[in-house]
Amino acid sequence: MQQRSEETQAQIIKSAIKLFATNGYTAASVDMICKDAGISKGAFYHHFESKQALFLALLDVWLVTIDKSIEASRENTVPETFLLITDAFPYIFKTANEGLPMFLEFWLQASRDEKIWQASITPYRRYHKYFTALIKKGVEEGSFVEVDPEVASRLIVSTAMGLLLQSLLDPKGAKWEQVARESATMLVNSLLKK
Amino acid sequence: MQQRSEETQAQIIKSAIKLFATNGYTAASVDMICKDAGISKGAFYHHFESKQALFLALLDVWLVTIDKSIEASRENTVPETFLLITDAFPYIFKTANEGLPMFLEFWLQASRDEKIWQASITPYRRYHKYFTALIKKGVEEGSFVEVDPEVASRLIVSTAMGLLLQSLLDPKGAKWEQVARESATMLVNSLLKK
DNA sequence: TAAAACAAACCGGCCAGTCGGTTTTATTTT
DNA sequence: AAAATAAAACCGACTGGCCGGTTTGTTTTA
Repeated sequence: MQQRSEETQAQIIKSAIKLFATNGYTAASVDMICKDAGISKGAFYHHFESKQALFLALLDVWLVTIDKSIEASRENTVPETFLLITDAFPYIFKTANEGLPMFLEFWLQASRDEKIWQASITPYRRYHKYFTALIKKGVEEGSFVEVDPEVASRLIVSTAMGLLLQSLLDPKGAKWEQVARESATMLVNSLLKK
Repeated sequence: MQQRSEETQAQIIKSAIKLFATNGYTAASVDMICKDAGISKGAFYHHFESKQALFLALLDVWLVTIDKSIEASRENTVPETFLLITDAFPYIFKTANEGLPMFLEFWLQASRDEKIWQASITPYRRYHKYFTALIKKGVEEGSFVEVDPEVASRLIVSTAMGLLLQSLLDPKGAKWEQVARESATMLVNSLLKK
């Protein structure tokens, strides 16, 4: 009464991530997801109230993943944290092709759907605050030059997002991993006190 | 035999931009576009072969606009060009809310549709080359420090895109115009030779 | 054996695209 | 200048198919 249920739910989520990313939220139909997951519509609507509810659940999965990786780097000093992020680039770019279209999908839906927007914007602002605090700490520690932490945070997040998006659009257009690493170096160099 | 035809076509494009941006490519139906444009479906399919063909035509309009603004800044020196772009920020952010969702839509469709991808990637690579050449010139002129123009170009484009996207998601979350200006200053400062 | 989990047929509505017919416009003929 | 013709522009009802969601009935599991 539990095991099978959990497996089914996990399978639905797995298929949904795949199909939303491939076809987009609108184009990926519930029928498609059911077929891919190897279950019936009855099972689907037993686990999720609606297509939108499934989408929101996916957002939750995504956010939990991010929270975990942030939690994992809490113990380090500020420059160490940035170094850790840089080191994670190969992994990030390897998984970007799967996760990123889904992320873009969240974005687009959020800009149109009030409910999804609310669910997206709260954690987004939380991450921004965390990053801002991190940079502020770095400035106070004396390892960073005197920058506006607010602005620097937006700048870094923007760059990361932009690089990922460009790599999504044109995966073979550049050695993205290397570009990202060098970009990060340039950015950090302009932040670090010499 | 011409005037009315042109007006109709222009009206279709105008409505399409509006509705694709608001509702997305899939959700914006041909019926909706026809109704908004005040024409019939027959007229629509007289002017455009398919929904996708209309989308491609929209992409063309967008690209022509970009080409024009690039052409307009051809005469200047490299630092001047960057300054010009910075000066354009208020205008860019003002128009971003209309144009940006449409841009995102292009992106998403391009990552899924081979034909649309082909139509997007060619001009994209052209812009990248232009920007790279610009920075290279700046380095050779001696106004920029010795950076890899390829990387710097990606970095700048990434930042611009990331900022615009963030402003799209959370328009009231920050003073984006100011953030963009300060980010640009930070970036250019790390590029300019002192 | 009762509740949870699932299957499958089913529904109203909307979708992109078609098609036969009508109106508008430009050109040619008278 | 008017009439005739041809072609482009347009209309809107219609189609087949798919969509999200419901319902009804069956299997699985605690």
